[in-house]
Amino acid sequence: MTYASALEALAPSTRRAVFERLRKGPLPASRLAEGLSVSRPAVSQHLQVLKRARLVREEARGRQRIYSIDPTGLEALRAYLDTFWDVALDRFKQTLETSRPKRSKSKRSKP
Amino acid sequence: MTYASALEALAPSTRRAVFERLRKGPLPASRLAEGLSVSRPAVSQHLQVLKRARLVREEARGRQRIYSIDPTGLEALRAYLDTFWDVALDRFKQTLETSRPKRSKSKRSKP
DNA sequence: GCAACCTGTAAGCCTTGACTTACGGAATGT
DNA sequence: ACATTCCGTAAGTCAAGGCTTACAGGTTGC
Repeated sequence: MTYASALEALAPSTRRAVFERLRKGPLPASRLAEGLSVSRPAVSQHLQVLKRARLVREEARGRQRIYSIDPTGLEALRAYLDTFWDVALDRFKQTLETSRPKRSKSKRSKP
Repeated sequence: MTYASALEALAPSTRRAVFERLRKGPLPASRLAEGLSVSRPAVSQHLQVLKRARLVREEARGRQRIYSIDPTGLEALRAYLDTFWDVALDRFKQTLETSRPKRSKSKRSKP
């Protein structure tokens, strides 16, 4: 059920901006707030939500806490999307067959 | 930028319930509203949001409209998640070799 | 111990959006 | 034509949550 909190966490644009900023690598909270148009406490609150959703991890480093991307939440999201993916492809293929008869035999492999 | 609307569309739980109901296959709007605890117009509004996010498609079938999963939004979400995936694994691997504090600034290039 | 720094938390405001009821509109059946 | 069915849209209500300012907790250095 981690995918639910992960989806809710990535929905707001500014919180997503905080998360996307971690693509460049781990950063302390103050540095994360620099480029954004919101206050530093707002970024802290967003980081708590992201942490609860297992999307970021915090590491105490002296008097500053460094945040980095946590693969756990991403993996939960990917697994959730996969549950729709094969169904969507199946229905899509079925739609193609109804419009015009065509043959295709592509099978999707799971990692 | 379709991933943004897709994430915002899948954040609310009841709208996600509507979307998950389509895993069983295409359904008209009235059937989608049956199992849920919200009114039928609410489901209609959710379907419009999902349609705008390219997560569902509607097909007029007489006086009823049948909804099915659209792979377009799912593909946009998967591509968005992939942009974090390699970074997360990179940092995770770096954390594992925490035997000595390395301060290497790695630059990633994008095609 | 004291001060400066980096940060999370509290309380409150205020906008966003999810939901309901009521209505309009197109397709099918008699 | 008329009624019925199936559905989207409008208007309005109300709670959820994003944001700010102010405050509290630790850590480093003098």
